[in-house]
Amino acid sequence: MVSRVESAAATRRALLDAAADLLDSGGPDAVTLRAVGARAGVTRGAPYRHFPDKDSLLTAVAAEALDRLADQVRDVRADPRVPPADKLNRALSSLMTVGRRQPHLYRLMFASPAGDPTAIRAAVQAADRAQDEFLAVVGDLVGAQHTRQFAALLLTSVHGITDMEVSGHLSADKWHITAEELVSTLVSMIDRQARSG
Amino acid sequence: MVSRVESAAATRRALLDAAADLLDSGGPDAVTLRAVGARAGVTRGAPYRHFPDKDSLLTAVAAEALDRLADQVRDVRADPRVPPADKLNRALSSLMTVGRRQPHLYRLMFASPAGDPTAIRAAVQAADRAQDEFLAVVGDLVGAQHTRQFAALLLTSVHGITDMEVSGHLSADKWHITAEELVSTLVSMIDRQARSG
DNA sequence: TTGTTCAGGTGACAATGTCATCTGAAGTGT
DNA sequence: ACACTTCAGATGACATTGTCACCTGAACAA
Repeated sequence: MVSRVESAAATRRALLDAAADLLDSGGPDAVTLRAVGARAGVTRGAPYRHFPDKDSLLTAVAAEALDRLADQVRDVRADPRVPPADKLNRALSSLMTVGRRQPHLYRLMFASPAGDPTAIRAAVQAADRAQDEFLAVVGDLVGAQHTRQFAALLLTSVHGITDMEVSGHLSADKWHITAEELVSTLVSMIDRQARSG
Repeated sequence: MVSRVESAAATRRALLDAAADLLDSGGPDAVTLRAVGARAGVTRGAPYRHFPDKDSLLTAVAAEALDRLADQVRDVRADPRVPPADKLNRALSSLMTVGRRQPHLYRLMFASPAGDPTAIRAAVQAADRAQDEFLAVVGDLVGAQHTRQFAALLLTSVHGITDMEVSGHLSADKWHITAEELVSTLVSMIDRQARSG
């Protein structure tokens, strides 16, 4: 902790964690640079030594979350204890779980990345990797023929289900159906389609 | 225009239009109360005579957009010139078109409504009505049995497709498929499912 | 030991949301 | 016709925020 680069790296990490924590607990409005700095043990101006501006900091938070998601999906795919038939559901669940446990972070992950071009590139790459992992999971299940088509449909649909549930637009009163039921309906439809077509 | 209530109503309308215009052209950051006031021909403080706070103004903008969407879907459903087989696609298209032509407005429509409880209620009601119109369109096509299930799946999925396209997360390079193709794949899958099951 | 680099602190500034207060004209009662 | 009330909008003010220029002290290199 005496080294300057170590100390700087620790501060950067603390800033990212502080921003993510504040986002989770208080929503986007709670994420002020002053609050982030205070929670990270530094003052207002310090974040500017590590990020060009606020948007870039938030985009970096999103990129890390997308990277964690990609890791989770990769782990599910590689885990031999998970039955192959469960892998897709598990992968989709890890996406929905982010939405439910960290709704504000979820919105950030699927927003258009903003800020510094470097930060944007990192977020796009992380999102790309997450999508690739999903693609691989789907590829393990269906023939190479329609892998992309089915994977894209699954990913976009489950995102839509999650997003509307998170924002409260998926009223249980009206639809009489849960997000889980929607996902499993979709999966079984695609499954049937993949076998027949 | 001499009457006081008429003048006030005109100002309120101008404020809503100004906020929507600014949102379209410059994104959420461009929507400041000062800019809204200026575009509506009044000054900073005037909006507070018509809306409790900024969030309520934005929520009112979202509510109006949701109402327009509901109207469009209702019109498609009622229009005898539209072949029944096209009605669902037309209804879904009207949703996707909002996303493409007014991405910032689209995000606002599907965000959690904020601000004054009255404004929130209006937005929730408008969203409810839009969903009911979609439900009716789907109900015209499939038996009453799984109407809700299919309608919910269509609505959430098409929202997810639109949202990811709008935010740039649906890379054509990676997926080799357009949003339209995804929607038509989904519709034909549901169609097949409805006939068989 | 001396000079350099750089993480972080500090003061300042413009923009913004919000409110209290003021003003003038539209509306109302007599 | 006149005085009184109401209220849309203007104005001044304030706290908060993102951002930057500048300063400081300690970790490094020479």
